[in-house]
Amino acid sequence: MMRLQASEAADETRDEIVRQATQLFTHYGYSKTNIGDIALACDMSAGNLYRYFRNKQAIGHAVVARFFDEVDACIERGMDESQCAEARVRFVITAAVEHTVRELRQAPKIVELSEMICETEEGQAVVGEHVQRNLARLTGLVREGVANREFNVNDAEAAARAVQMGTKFFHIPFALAQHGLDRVEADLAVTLDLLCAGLRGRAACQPRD
Amino acid sequence: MMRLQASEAADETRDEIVRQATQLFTHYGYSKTNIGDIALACDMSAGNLYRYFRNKQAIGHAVVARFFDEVDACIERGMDESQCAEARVRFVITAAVEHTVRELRQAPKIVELSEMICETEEGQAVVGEHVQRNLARLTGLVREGVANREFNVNDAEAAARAVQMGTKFFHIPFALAQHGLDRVEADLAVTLDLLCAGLRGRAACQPRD
DNA sequence: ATAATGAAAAATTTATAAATTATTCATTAT
DNA sequence: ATAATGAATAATTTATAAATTTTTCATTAT
Repeated sequence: MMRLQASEAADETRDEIVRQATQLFTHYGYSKTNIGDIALACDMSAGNLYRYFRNKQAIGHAVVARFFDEVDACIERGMDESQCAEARVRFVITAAVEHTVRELRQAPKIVELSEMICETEEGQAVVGEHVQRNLARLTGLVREGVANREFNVNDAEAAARAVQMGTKFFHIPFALAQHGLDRVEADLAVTLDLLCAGLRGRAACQPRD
Repeated sequence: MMRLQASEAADETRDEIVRQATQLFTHYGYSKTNIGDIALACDMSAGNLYRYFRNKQAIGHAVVARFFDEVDACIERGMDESQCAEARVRFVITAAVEHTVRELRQAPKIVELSEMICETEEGQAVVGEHVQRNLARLTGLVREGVANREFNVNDAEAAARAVQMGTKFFHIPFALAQHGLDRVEADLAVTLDLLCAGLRGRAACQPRD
């Protein structure tokens, strides 16, 4: 198998492929979109796609990675450094979930893509990286909150992980769709209320016996 | 279609069917177990099963309902009324999750059953009832905690819902299996640490602007 | 060199027939 | 009456062939 292209121009082409694939996946679904369709939309032959992606799944992974990058960018953009740590923790989670919910509303077919992702090793790696980045961000925020006495937790990293686990349900497209998209925002709000109360509280994340 | 049997003896037969079906489903999986197998295990004809259950799915629903009943019984049995509300909240969640994890370890095939459940209206009703019962129990515990000044939340029902949503991830068999059963217990513990800290904290579940 | 093609091979999906399984029901037994 | 059967029918699954799609690669173009 030939090694993938790595030049400037190749990166541009790769981007275009991901853009076109995103359109087709959201419109027709992952399985109903074939390599030929993507190639056609990109004005190239099917074979040429393999100079940029190892296979069809890899395109799916790139589409999802791009979605995660958008969520991250949206969070970076919207993050208001002047706000208290709690507001920013809430924003980080809420923005990501709302982004996903919006996506699910206007393109329910992406559930299929997210299921493919779960089934592949590399797909899980893509998700894993995003989760990791998110945890790092949360940990930073919790540390800040602890530093300025807004939060009161012993182990900032554990508390951040707790926030992440306590909202993990809201990051699973399949679960959201089943729960009912309309209930998501309210349920996330009460959950964040309690988690944030925990971050502020005195005895949170004390070592257990 | 004939109406289902409703006598004493019929209930006994129904129980036996559910018991045998549970064995077969956990051993061979829901799809690989056929009505004939269940009937054979019960020493009756396939046709006769339909006097006790509307169809195969209904047997699956009953198996899951029974599992939930076991979890509930286990919780009732293990619940120590002398303990503080927090310990009991933790126990309610932890016992249920551990029950599920144990089940998943010794019978990974039940994931298939839980997926069938999600796909059927009646299956979701079975889950919904269990979730409802659980919420009621949590709400009662939170109220008790509030009453004896152990917890400090405005809206006990909202706080209970937050505990439920914040641990919902840990109740989804598919999600648990993917997350890795070995990580579940530790991750649930930190999550409960933070949620319980929230229950104890001063400003939890205040009305938002 | 890098980019792209199009035809060939491999893998997957769809269509269809055959076989199995789920479900109903007329009949028999208790 | 209630319980159960087993044969008949309906629905589903499996097996197989045909068609499509994915992937590779030798070749051409820039």
